[in-house]
Amino acid sequence: MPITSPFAPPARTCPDMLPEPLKVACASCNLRELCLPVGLHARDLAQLEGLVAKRRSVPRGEHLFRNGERFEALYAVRTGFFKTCVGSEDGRDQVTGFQMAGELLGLDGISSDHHHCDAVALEDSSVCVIPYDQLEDLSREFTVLQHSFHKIMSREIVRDHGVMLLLGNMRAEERLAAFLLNLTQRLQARGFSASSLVLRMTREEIGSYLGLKLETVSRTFSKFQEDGLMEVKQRQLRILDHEALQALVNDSHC
Amino acid sequence: MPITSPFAPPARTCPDMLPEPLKVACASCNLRELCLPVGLHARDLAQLEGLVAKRRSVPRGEHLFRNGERFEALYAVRTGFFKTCVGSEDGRDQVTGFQMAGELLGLDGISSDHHHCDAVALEDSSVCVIPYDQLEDLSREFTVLQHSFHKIMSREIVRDHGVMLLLGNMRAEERLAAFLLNLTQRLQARGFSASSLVLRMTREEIGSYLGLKLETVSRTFSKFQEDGLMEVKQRQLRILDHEALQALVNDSHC
DNA sequence: CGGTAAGTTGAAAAATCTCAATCACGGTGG
DNA sequence: CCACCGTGATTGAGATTTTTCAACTTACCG
Repeated sequence: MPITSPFAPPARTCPDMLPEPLKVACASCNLRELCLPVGLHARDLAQLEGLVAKRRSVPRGEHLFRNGERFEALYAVRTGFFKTCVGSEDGRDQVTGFQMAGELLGLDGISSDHHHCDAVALEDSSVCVIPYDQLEDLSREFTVLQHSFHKIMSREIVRDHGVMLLLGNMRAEERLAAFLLNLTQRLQARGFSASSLVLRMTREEIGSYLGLKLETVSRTFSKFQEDGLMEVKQRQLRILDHEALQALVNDSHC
Repeated sequence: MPITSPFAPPARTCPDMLPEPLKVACASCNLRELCLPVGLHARDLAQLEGLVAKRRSVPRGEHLFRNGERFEALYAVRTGFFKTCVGSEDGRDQVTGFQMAGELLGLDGISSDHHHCDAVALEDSSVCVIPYDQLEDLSREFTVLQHSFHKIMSREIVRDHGVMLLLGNMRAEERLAAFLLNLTQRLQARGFSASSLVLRMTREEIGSYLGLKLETVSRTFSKFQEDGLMEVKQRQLRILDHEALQALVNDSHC
């Protein structure tokens, strides 16, 4: 029995980088409740739609933006999947997050008017372009927008602290378990199965995010499979024992 | 020759928790350029001072706020030194940051109207209380304030990504070197020596921040001392070879 | 159908942790 | 004033986890 892909079919759009001047309709977007418009009334939404006037397609493997580039806009993922990574001068490279539909990219750029990380599409994707200066203007007018924008930034900070906890305190199995639970929870919030999924990232990218080598990630997947927690076949995943995964994250070290 | 403490004398204020209704004077505060008022003109500063009307003393070891408490205000450190830590349901505990004069505490609380971490004073400290709803009101009026607030949040995100890089990619020596360089750089920005300092936190707290056990931190300090990079005597530190520390952070893994 | 990138597995090496003993220092009370 | 106590720091030795290096398999793309 084939595992249902939350992202299948791979949504092969024509791989152009041209901005699509299509009118965005936040009001009818099914990401409304996950994205920037949370809490906005119908009349305010019309304003937001004026702001978010442009879309952009990003084919798999391409950059949405690069470290060092001038920061102009935030991006809301419409479809697809991204990773963000920071790198130091030497070759070090760290995946700082994976973003799916409804999530915002580029918040790090506000600090210095330049992006501080790379954003790369892990599958053919499209984003809504949110010019930042216009967002600031509009959020002075609409308290609700101002407030939800602040909440989104704050949520990113909270998320980052959770990752620090993971990187600082957990061992390999716990890290991978926490990662998978987070992933399935976000997929579920978007209407996908909580147990069947297709990983859009390589073992190396997972490892980079979790502070592990790719071999360790692979071994840990194998161990989870042996223990009957899940079925793993390359990037196809089926979670068999959610509770056991949860227990791994909670009960260790005690 | 005694090492000059950037924080000495320990500024023993009377250890009350009572809000001090003293008028704050951002305009004459020597943290002006590090704190929220960056970029504000004299006339706007007057407004900000209306906002930041209260101070609060936090004796060493006391909490400024706790995980789960209702979020009402941000806090700007005036004097002293704080740590923030997140903990999971089980006993796990992770220090997510150390804050010194001019730095903001509580940004994580915006996301859900509740604090997501504990803030603990590591020495007798005092903070300016910034009621959050008033900050939102005021930042709709003053574009400059709005913009610098966004920058501060974004900077926190960038900082967190840097910590992820550290936790995910670096070994013990590199982590400690990066930590010390960051610390001295921030002290220097506040007019203290870049080479002599007194650590306000225990080895365990450093270890928690860096994802290491306290023994590993201690051993690494000893190794740095043997290698002539610094003098370490309990919490008294004197950096002897800044460049070598920097090289440790940059040149490894290549 | 072949080449390449990604994934798996094993064995040995390295880093870090754990446990345990000891030392240093600041504060307290006799 | 000094001995004592408790917390924090140091150091050693052995255990554990993760990495490294290498060989091999699998899947996908043209």
